Amino acid sequence: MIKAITGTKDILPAEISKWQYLENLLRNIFENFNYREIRTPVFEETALFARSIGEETDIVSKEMYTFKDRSETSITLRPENTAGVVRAFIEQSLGAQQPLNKLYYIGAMFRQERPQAGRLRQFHQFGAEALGSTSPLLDAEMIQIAYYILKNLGLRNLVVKINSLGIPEVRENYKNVLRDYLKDKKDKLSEDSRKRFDTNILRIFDSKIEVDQQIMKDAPLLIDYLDEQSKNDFDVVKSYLTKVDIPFEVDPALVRGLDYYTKTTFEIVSGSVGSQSALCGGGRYDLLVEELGGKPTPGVGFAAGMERILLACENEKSLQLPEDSIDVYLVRIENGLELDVAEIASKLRREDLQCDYDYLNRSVKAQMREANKYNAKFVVFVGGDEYKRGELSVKNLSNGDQQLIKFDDTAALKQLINN
RNA sequence: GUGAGCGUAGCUCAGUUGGUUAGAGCACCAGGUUGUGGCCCUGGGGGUCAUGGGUUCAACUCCCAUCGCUCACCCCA
Repeated sequence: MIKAITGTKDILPAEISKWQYLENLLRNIFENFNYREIRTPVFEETALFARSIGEETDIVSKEMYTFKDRSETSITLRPENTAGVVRAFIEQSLGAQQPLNKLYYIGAMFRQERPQAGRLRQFHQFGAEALGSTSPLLDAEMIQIAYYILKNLGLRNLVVKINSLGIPEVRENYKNVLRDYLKDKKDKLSEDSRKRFDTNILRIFDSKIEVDQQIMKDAPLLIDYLDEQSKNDFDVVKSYLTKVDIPFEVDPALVRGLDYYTKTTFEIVSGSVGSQSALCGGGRYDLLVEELGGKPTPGVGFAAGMERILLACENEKSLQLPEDSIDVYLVRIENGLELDVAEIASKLRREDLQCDYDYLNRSVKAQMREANKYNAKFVVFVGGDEYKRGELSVKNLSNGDQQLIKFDDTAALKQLINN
């Protein structure tokens, strides 16, 4: 038997309604904030990701689905969507048409990691990018949008974490400070962290290993070395969040794993989903557009993992989805009327009624059971004496009431059903 | 890439210290008198016990390998 690739999942009809619910909800909120949807290709030239996300990051160095196509071009399935959106922004000159572009997206992303709870190889993210302004109001707006979406899904167990990484000069300067601090303690660090000392020293803060945490506890913090502008912007972000009643924690150890971030970074974590607790993450990337060859354009954005969010909803039982149902199920009560049933069904469907009937030649009892299974509001019986008289029996399945209507009177039927 | 746990019907799981035709609930199908559902009752279909090897008179049960799944580490959404 051929099975789905490891780390991929079928989303079956039985669970599709929560996906659709989530998608409708987030579209609605994005539109309230005046974001427009953008759809970019699921694969791009490999160099795009290498240059934007960073050659040394885990994503690029070991998690990408990369292959050569028939013309020997190196292709990569997108591991995230900021790079693609920025590429499209530059290529399509979106910045020339208006100074600020507020964009959102929904789609599948791909990373080749070992699957676990809340982690798949093909997974889905929605997210937003605002390109063209350095205003910290947009940084805060990103957090607000993400937070609203999660709150509107009924999630409770949330923590918003924010930090600022400052401008690159500040960060470089701070790295030296950190290097000085760690110089004589380096030997005591874990092996991984010793490696990070050279590759990405900021990430030693992320370490969950006891000895590392002990050492980092007293380390100097980037946040104390911020330049004036970054500091002011960060203050604005905090004030805004306070004004709109979004609780947050400043987490100086929040160093995101993608190279392009500057200034504000944030993450929203849930206590309801197991070990992979980040439901969403994002931040500002004022240099990325330029690095990818566009005119210098500041940007800020976030991405959220849909599987993780739905997992949190599941665990908190926070979604109350309406039961699936259809308006009408047609029951054929004598043989030979198959085409008549089909004809009535197509009339009702044209009248915008959800309608179905039996295709398996089943007994009346079985058809009734089917109607019940589909949670049909009404059953229309086709056949018998009343049919010969040009009438149909219509039964309300919730209360059992039954009445006759004229065969051609779909308006009356519709009225009956909609009441 | 590393580690741990688990693979018996479509699903959730029973299956005695290895012992003869492998079970239950749910789901599915049919019926419970002429043309009417949900609840209930009766019956039915469906399993190479993940795969391959080994031990044994005998393996779903013990051993090994492979594959798959799950969770965790790393990192991230």
